[in-house]
Amino acid sequence: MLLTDECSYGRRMSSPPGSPGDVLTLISAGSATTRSDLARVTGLARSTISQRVDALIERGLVEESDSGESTGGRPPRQLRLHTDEHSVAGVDLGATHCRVALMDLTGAVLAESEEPLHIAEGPEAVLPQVDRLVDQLLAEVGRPRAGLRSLGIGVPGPVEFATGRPNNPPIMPGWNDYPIPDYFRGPTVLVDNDVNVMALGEHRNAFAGTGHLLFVKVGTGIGCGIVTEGALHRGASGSAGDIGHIRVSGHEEAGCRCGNSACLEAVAGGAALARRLTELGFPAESGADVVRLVQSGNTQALRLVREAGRLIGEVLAGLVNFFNPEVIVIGGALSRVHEHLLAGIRETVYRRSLPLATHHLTIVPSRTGVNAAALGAGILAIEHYLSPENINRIINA
Amino acid sequence: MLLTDECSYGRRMSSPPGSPGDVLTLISAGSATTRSDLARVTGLARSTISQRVDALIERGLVEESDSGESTGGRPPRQLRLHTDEHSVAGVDLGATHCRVALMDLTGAVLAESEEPLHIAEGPEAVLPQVDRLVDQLLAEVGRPRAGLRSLGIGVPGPVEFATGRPNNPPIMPGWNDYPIPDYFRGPTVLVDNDVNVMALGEHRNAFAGTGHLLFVKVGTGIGCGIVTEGALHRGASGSAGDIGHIRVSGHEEAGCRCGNSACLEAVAGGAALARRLTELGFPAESGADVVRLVQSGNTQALRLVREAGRLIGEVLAGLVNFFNPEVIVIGGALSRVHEHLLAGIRETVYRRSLPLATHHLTIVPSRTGVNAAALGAGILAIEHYLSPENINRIINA
DNA sequence: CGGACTTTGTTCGATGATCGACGGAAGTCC
DNA sequence: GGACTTCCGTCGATCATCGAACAAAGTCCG
Repeated sequence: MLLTDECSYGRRMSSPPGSPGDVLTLISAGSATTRSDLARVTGLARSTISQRVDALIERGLVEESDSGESTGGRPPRQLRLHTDEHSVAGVDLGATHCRVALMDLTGAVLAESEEPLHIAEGPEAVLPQVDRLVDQLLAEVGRPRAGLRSLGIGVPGPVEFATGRPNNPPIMPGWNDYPIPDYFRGPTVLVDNDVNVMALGEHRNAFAGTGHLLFVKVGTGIGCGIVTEGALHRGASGSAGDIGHIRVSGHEEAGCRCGNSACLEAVAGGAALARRLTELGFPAESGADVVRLVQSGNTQALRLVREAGRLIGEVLAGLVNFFNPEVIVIGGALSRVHEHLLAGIRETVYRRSLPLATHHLTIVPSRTGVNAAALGAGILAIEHYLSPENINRIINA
Repeated sequence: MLLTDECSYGRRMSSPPGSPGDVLTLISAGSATTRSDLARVTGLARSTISQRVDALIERGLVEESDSGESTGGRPPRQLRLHTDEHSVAGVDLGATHCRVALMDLTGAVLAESEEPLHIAEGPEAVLPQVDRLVDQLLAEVGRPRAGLRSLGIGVPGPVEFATGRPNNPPIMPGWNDYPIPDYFRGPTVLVDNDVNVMALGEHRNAFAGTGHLLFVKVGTGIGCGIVTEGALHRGASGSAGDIGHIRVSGHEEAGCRCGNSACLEAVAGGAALARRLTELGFPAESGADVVRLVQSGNTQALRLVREAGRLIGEVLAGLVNFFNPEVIVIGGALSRVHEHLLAGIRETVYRRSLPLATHHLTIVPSRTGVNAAALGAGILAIEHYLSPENINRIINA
């Protein structure tokens, strides 16, 4: 038999979009903000919609706001997410910092804060700090801990998303296979790679209509988050997007911490640029120092950044041919000097990729800024909590 | 507002799998072959399932076969797709050939045939030949044209899948923007790139449980089909998978027909290998000649194929880091000498990719053979016709 | 060999979800 | 201020689904 059991891929179960969860999705997405809108969009009877909405209001998930504009008759009552009693938090765990954003279910940031820490001290030391930060933010805005529905965490290393366990993370000693969600009692905890959540945040925040997007983070290292059909692509073992160790031509001398040579990261990452600037007599330790040198007008730094852009562009040119994205977003510490970085990237991509693939391609700097990861982690949490399945579960409970 | 209208991505409408289309999907996939199975799997009442199945039988989509094994009680009546009255055809259009496979809805090949043609003569000349071949096959097995439900066509160039129009195909003069589906009256026509349908065929045929798969076709040129979450990834402009023009290091001298140099295809494609063998004094015109030389024990040809494998492996190593597939399948004309090609590919991929990405990666030769494209095109057609949405439409009509 | 038991599949009344018609509410337009 | 439009809740009718009961078709065992 050709069409075997597991082959039901690609043929999703059909569904007339009708359940309470679907209704809430439409409300939260803004696709339909009134009862009659919902009836039109879903095709359900107005009476049915009223009943669904009532259930959502009763559970405290939806609220009515003031009436909207009349179009010649009775003005419709606007519906929106009831945000007061639900909070989520997005956590951006870096090598030496932790940034937390407390958000409501619309994705609006209620409060945020950042604190230095050392992730290398291990989960037993770090996670209590995260927990405390979240509690501080909740206290700051006067919301109860019980209202925290979900927690999204971005960590600087590969993660098995389904279980929330880091998978041999190079810069997170002590975290391998540690079940991060188990530490937090109460809210559902989702853990993903930091670049993935940045990609998600950027997509939802600035490129929501885009089907296929790549988010490239150029910091100490170089990584990439992949959004396909609006969802994150994590790959077979959760390591997708690790473009920092793709080989670039003409740099065989550059050894990389991964054991190979000529890795993109080893020649165009922030650490590599800092090292080369130091060799040239301009002391620099990190990507931030490189940015500072560029901003102070150092021509060597500028040249190196532009050359790094070309090298990144060479790798991206191949990925554009392969993946055919609609948008590439450049983020990370070095994107602060994005004019120079982007110039090199664009130059190479448009020269080395196929015309068909670049025809509708745009390459832009990140619009989300320093809290992209925390925001993206929060969005991961929100979308989990507001997923139709989860809402239906809540309604039927 | 953060979560904008188009943001409903990634939150699919929820669905208790229950419609007649879903039931048929389960039957065709073999997930449930009896009424009680269906009740267990879907969670619906046995009476409801009986009603659904009756409707499907009445429409001629399902039939009962002889009873199955008893497990201590009344033996269940086996259900299966009613194949007699439905046919689909898969068409593999190449540069100089056309191969058609007539299939039933289970994917079983009823008849197939191949004929030389020149795609460069344009659609007005080629499509009548395709039509005639399909009719011949139908006559051969004694099935009426009216039973032909859907037609899948793989063409050697980029296609806008939604409309079935080729998009500036390099080797298909006269086909640009030609609406192929309009030519055929009656069956639904789906047109896709040939490598895409090969990837689909290989996935459904041999790797149905695999989530993320790459199919690499090494023939005159080099292309790649991408299967993600069981579905084809076509990219923003339908050109995804075009890896033949990714740059490889150390071959700046090799000019490519695309206008760039050092393209993978220009150094490792069948045409390039044939040219270099000719230069070495072993006349060869195509990939087939290269294969013949290798099989006859020519050491130069063998060396070149292995070296080509290394170059392909260099590109694939990057794509493995980026995409993190579970399986890479090597097909195309040159895969007939896959021992040598695979040796080079494996060697390079496992050396240049990250351990986490290669840990569960397998690289294998195609199991499907020469009619992979026709088979895959047929599967494309079948899955369209059997999609729950389409079946529900048929039932409700 | 025959009755107890098991599993399958159908029939049919009960149930519950959804619909559509109706009417009241709340605005605009002339 | 009345006609009109649109919005929204109510309520009986309708339709899909369910579950119990029953018939069918086998196994198991004394």
